Amino acid sequence: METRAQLLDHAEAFARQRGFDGFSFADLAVSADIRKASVHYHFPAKSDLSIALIDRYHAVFLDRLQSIAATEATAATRLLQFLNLYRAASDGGRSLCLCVALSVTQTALPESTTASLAAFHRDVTAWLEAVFRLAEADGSIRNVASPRAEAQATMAQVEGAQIMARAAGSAARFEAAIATLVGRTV
Amino acid sequence: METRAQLLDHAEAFARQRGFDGFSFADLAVSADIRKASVHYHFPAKSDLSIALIDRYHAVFLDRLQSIAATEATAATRLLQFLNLYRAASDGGRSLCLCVALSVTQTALPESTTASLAAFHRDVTAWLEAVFRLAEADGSIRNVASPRAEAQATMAQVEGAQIMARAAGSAARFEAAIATLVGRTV
DNA sequence: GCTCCGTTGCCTATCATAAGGTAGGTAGAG
DNA sequence: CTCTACCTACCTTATGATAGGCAACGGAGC
Repeated sequence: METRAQLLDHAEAFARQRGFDGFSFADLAVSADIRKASVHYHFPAKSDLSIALIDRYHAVFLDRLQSIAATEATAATRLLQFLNLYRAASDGGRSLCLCVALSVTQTALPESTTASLAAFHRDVTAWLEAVFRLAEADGSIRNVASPRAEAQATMAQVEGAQIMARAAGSAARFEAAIATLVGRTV
Repeated sequence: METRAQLLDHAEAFARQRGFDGFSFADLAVSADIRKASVHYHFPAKSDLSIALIDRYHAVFLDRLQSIAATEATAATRLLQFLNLYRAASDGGRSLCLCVALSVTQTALPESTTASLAAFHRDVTAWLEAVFRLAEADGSIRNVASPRAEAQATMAQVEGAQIMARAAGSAARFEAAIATLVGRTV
């Protein structure tokens, strides 16, 4: 019960830092101080791991988004909190959103994982679209033309910002890449 | 001479579709109809391959940017041509910019590769910054606040758009994610 | 023109290690 | 006495990499 969650934690960290092909069952075993066969007990195949990984990530992330919507009243503060989530995920260029990392490896993953990847983007983009719709009403974000288009653009921008921060190995690069978004909040 | 370029072609395609860990020397050998040891003749270690790959990509990409600047007179048309480059690289979600793909794997690559990755982003962003500075003069792109910030944001947006197109497996997603950019051109 | 010799580009064969995965067993808890 | 969560031991295949050989080409010297 607890070991499984721990394995997922380690696997997530590995995948986000090195990519899904960048770690092995042996790596996982070492980091959890367990034998390789025991890792296979929890996740028979690596594809099972990929599915569990993304499902948990998806659920946790959506929870956080809901909690932001429940706490923050304006579109601007919701957007800033959203950026905080991606800033934290970037970890100064050391890490990436799991979905960004898995997208690259995609072809090696089972069908259901790629479907989950698409679902994650769909759900997060939908949440963002609601934020931009709220912005049209409360005016806390400047120049909102189409909430739908803004949501897709924002999603792309924060994921790209993670890539850039990683390439440069610096948190500053992430900030620079999202500055235009921050600058639009009132 | 020719085989080497061919190997680079195949390796680039593999890396951009499956990630750098997603193909082996054996895969390369098969696709070039050559023996595995012969691939090692051209690229002793996989790290040599990664370096050759990114150096070539960097050079070719910069050439294309220069050619755009030489051909297109306005900031708007330069930006649209730039987007064309990334649209083509995305290939309907089947592929990614090499640098995006390598950024994920980064930790497993030699130091010099990560430096090249940063250099690529620096050069492309600098080119974009010049485009947005031109836009301030010719007015062909709306609402340009800071050329520097716009360049970094645009870079992130197109790279993120590739990730989204890939996750969704659709070219439409790429278009949706860059629509806000296209919409700003006059 | 012909031999000599190095270089190029490929080959076969081989290796050590790492990878994903399986078989079968065992200690402890309920 | 069964189920959970782990173990040891093992297997197969893939992977990155090396050693050593061989045919073809090309220039240098006679």
